[in-house]
Amino acid sequence: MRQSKTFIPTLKEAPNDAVVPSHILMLRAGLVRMLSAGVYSFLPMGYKVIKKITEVIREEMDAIGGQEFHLPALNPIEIWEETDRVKAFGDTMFHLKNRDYVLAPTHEEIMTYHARRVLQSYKELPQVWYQIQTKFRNEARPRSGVIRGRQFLMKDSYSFDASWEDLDKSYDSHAAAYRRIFERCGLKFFVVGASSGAMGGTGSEEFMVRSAAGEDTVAHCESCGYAANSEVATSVIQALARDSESKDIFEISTPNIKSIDELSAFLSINESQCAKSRVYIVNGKEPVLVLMCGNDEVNETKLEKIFSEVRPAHPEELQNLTGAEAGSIGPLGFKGRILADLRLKDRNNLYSGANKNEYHIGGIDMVRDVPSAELVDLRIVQPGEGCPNCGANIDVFPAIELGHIFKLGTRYSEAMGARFLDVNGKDHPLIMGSYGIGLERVMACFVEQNHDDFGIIWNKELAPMQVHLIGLNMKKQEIADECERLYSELTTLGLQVLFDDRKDAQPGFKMKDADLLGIPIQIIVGERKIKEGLLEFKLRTDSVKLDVALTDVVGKVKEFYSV
RNA sequence: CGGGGCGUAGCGCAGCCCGGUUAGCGCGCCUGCCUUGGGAGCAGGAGGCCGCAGGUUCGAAUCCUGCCGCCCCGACCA
Repeated sequence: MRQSKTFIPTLKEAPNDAVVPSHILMLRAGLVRMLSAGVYSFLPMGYKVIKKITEVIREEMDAIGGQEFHLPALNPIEIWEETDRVKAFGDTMFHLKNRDYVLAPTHEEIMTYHARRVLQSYKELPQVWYQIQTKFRNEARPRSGVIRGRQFLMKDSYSFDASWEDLDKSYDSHAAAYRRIFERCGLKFFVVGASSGAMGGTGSEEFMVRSAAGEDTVAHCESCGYAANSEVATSVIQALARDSESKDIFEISTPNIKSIDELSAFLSINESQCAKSRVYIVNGKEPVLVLMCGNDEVNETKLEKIFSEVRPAHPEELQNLTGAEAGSIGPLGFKGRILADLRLKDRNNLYSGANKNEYHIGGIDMVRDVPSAELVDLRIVQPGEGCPNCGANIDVFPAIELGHIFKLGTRYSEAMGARFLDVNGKDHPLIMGSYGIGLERVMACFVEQNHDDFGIIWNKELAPMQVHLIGLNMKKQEIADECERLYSELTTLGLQVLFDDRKDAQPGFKMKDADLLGIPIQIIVGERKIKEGLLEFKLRTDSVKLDVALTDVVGKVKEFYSV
């Protein structure tokens, strides 16, 4: 491609709206432009990268027996009502105004719809069906450029098996394919145990990339590799011993004391001697009091595993249930189920709210005074706590979710009546898995991890083009001639060459552009070297310009790309 | 959806508080000359519904009201 005739609108300055590095660089390098919040157009160079990612994914999906589909994004709403997911998605699903259609945010229903019409016998199983296609989600707040969009590309696949053992195989082969895909895409990633959330199902893992722009929080152990989404992460933390002597309970006036910090300061005690109370309404009606040690935060995802639906109680509800406001609630006299975090097991001489405004109670003994408390792990893991596997210090940081794999089981096949006959002629629901990869996130995460002050540093797999041939002064005949010769030779070999043949651009301009765009190999043809029969060969990864004889450069490119 | 910020040329910004000639600056763009090893120089030029609508005023980019858009924090996130 001749750069003089290619649309690559690079920017010297970063647009004001872009904040994260990948967003800034994708705009500056002329890869993407925004159309509307969370809706992006891919320009020629950016789309080439998307196509490279697509190729990698296709190869690896085909290698595990995946069959590529292309399903419609425009779906009749009735299909989504079969699984009650119109309600589950709520406002996140786009609805059309002038017909009863929705824009698909994912495709479990549509794949299951086809499966139930086609798959009838165990002999036809397993099946792995996938597609690379546009998804629509009406995100309340799109952000970080292409990382969280309202329209995005997803590779989604679905497995249909006759047994749970076979589902494990389909799931494991996806997990392995995902590792190969992300490795080939040059990403430093890790896999975490995750919550299957509203997707339902029995098991799930996420493929994550550490990034300040991430929206998930993960706990990760450097030494043994334990990793989990903080929604489900656990940790070991030094157990707090029971005092040898239990005091009797006593009431204390605590005017204006609301938080644990204020309470521990007021009483000159350690925060871990306080039991914090939070009241939740579960399954729409039942009040549950959750007791946490000191300032420990409640992990609501863990609560949701116990009760399917959980929300904090409103202030009026608190008043009705306990007779007190949020800062003065405690377990004694609470009418309802009480859950306590494991850290409070067997503790005594604790302080908590008195269920009377401006009063707290001391001398609480969990064994003696709150015998009904169910002890469960409910904490949000904090950095520095012990890894549940090896005990080393655990790290907690933000990350971007690149891919997510789920063992769905029979949730969708049951709801939609997608059944097959086993060897005995007995019918069963298909056992399903679903597996997704966000293509834009692969691209953005790569840029997040592979850039320097000058621009993007593509690897061989994802680079929009393979070679950047730069003629420094195209008005000089000998430079133009040499560039043309090289361009023709390299393209004849089947290499993708971007040829900067612009006549007016200054050398510095061209080199800045090349570094921004980040094609792996730069071949720089300039007056200074050509007189000696040389040109410069630069790898974007190391920035070293190597003098190479005109006659040797094609060989070096062939070697680099193994062609 | 709550909180905050911003909206002036393709991009980055000034002007607004305190209303008043023809709305400026840098980069980019066009023409010509010149220049060619890290985003050159000179000269000339084009490009604005000052986000939109309404209001106040003799007069609004500037003051007031409403709306829209974008960004950030939070909530949400299959």
